[in-house]
Amino acid sequence: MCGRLSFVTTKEKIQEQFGERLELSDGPLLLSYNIAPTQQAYVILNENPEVLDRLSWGLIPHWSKDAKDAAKRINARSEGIAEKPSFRLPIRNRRCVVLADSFYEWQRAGKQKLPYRILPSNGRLLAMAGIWDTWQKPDGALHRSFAVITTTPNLEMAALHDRMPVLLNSPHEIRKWLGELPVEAALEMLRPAEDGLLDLYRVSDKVNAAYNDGPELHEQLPPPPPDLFG
DNA sequence: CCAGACGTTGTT
DNA sequence: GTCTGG
DNA sequence: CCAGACGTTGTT
DNA sequence: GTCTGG
Repeated sequence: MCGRLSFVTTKEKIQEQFGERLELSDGPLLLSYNIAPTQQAYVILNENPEVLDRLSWGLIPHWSKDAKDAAKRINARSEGIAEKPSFRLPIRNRRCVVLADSFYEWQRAGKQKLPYRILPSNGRLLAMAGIWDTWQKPDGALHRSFAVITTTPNLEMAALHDRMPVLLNSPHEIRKWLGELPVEAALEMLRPAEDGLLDLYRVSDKVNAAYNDGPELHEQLPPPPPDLFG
């Protein structure tokens, strides 16, 4: 669940939703209709919440001996997150918010996998709860990476999957998530979104290949025909 | 003591 | 089937 | 998440 | 870094 994102927006929209004071880098935003694990995405770190940062998707713990397992930690289940070796320190000290205009989900129908796009029905950006860590590469350079926290689905997501990303749905929730917080209070925030906040529709299976990246990935397809053979 | 894992999803 | 790369 | 590789030797 | 298994 939540293994592919899109980030198609404007600086104006970001600052309208996350605050005029949020610092954006000079130059154009790096937009993408298809952000896959191991690629970089825009995040706000608790360590420096005044800046919109970019980190690699797939958390590599600071003690990791190599970076090959990054794609194994693209998500962190909220259940047990405070005890898992890879996540117990990040959930306490290294929380972040992952920005996206939508994410993709593949619905399994028999042996088919049909991709859907999921986005807020109010037209705003998604703010997903995440954790991050740093890892020192063999050459000494620092690699910063993140994972998206997941939980059980709300009403509309349950039609597609049994998991969904944890969403932060107000400036208050975002400030709280990025602030100093006892771990118990952080865990209490890891609940499914309220029902009715998300729209979803089927999209082209061009999204399957991570090298495809264009507006056609956001075009709406009709719902699939009923599967007569179950 | 040292060696090896450390994750999620979905499917069987 | 399982791992790596995007 | 899905797509694509999954091997060695030797040569460019 | 920390826990589990041998």
